[in-house]
Amino acid sequence: MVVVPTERTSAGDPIRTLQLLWRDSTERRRGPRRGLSIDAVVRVATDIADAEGLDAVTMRRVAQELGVVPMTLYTYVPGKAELLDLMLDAAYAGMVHTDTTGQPWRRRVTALAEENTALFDLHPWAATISTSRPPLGPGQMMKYEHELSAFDGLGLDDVEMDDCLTYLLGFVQACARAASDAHTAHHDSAMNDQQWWEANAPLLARVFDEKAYPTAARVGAAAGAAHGSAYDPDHAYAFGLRRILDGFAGLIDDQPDNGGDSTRT
Amino acid sequence: MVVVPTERTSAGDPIRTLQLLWRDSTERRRGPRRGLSIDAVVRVATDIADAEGLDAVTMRRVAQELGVVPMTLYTYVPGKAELLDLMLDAAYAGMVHTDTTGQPWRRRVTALAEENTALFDLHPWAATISTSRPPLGPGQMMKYEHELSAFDGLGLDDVEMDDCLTYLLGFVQACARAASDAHTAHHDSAMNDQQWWEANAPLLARVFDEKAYPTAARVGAAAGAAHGSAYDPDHAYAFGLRRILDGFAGLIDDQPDNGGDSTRT
DNA sequence: CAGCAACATTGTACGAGGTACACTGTACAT
DNA sequence: ATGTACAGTGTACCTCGTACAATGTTGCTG
Repeated sequence: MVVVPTERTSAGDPIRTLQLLWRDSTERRRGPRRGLSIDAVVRVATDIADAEGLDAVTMRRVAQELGVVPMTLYTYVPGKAELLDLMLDAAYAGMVHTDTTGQPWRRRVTALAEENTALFDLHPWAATISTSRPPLGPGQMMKYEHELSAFDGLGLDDVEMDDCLTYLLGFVQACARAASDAHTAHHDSAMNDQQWWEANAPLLARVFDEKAYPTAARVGAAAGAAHGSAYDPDHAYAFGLRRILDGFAGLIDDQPDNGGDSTRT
Repeated sequence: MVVVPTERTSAGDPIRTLQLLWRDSTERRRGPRRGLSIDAVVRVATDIADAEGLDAVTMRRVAQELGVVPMTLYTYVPGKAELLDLMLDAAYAGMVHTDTTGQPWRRRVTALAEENTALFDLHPWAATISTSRPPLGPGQMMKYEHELSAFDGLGLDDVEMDDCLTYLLGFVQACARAASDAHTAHHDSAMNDQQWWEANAPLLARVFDEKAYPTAARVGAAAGAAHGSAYDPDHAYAFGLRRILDGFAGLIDDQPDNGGDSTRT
């Protein structure tokens, strides 16, 4: 097994982290001039993560890329935890928010899902970071404001708006995480899905009793055949998004002045 | 930031892993008798993970608990990756599967969700393991067979059955992961949600411009007040499950002989 | 302008974790 | 009886985050 470190945000000193996120620095620097900047550190770390995954982001590696010694980074960032917070908030800040004001709610929700999918496309590592305490930075704020507003005016109360958004984002992140996992598995096992199945098939055929698991055998075969692999991220996303929209419909379309579900695809 | 290692299943030699999962050992042992057993190793590792989280499961720790030296474990298990595979499959095998044959589909699906929630309640670490290539062991097979059969006879085709199940399980796992993350965050930051907010509030008030983020401010406050915290796992689960059932309804209730959605709660 | 204090940067080093490797001893098959 | 396969052990290597102390630089204060 390969250990893929899953990091967590906001594990450092909260106040210090907030100051960093909002670049709230009191500009009274007395010592030597700084050779780098927080943004440079965050940018380089993000580039590494984008290209080689979060594992590749080590303090040593980031430092090397910047031409300094590892410990130098600690004058810019209290620790790796805060660096990840900064990376994530910067990634949020870089998202393209499409304006869907006035459009049917299904299209608005779909746009949100797509924006987040695009984020995870650009920064797959972002999906693997746990955000139970999100980085309360400017990027996160803009994102939250934008995304909530997509649910505004649909007759939902405030708590429901948050619920819907959380539910949607959880789905997109779960999809992205699965896709990212599948990609990593594929990459560092030097074995694609087909090879993996072919390697497993003979022994599996011996120990697996088709009579004991009739439904599993039938459905597993059908699903595998349908998308040439055990897991098809795109298919799971498309299926899930349709379920989500239908799931929201009961909450939204019952409301007056949302025009029914005539926008259903 | 605290690094919580997120492990991955099935990263070792697939054939060897399968043999271990199915306990497919050719019994020709010539040397000294073994002092332990695979099951003992798996059991101890699971106990540690249950009690202290997946981080606490190190080869050294497991060995110590068993009264042997770390390297001894490697005669039972090729590596840590395979140990986690075995732990996960054993956890699956230990699940209680309630028989809901003949019951309305909403109840059947709800039962599935509850069974999996119970799994993650018992073994929170299980939610944090990525299973893009699931351990193809007996526990997983039984689980898959049981869970698929809940979707059987509802008029879904084979691929749809798999889609629905994958979607449902993804949701429950995402919830459990979020809950587990929240719990870890709470635990090892020595700071509960309220303290965290109180620590952040003053600075946040200074940098956060309510006028710039009106919806975020309003909804965030409402959501926070509704469930005394930024994130309420139980609430998110309940909300999400209702959405899932409504989302499935379009797929299932349109079919004949499912009795409409009279079972809707 | 001198000198001090704050700060940036660096080198060294520790501890945790997975596991490779060589060695010792045991028990079964011949 | 003996050799071989295998269980268990001790040592050691590598990677990673980061603590600590030393060195050098800058700007503020007198």
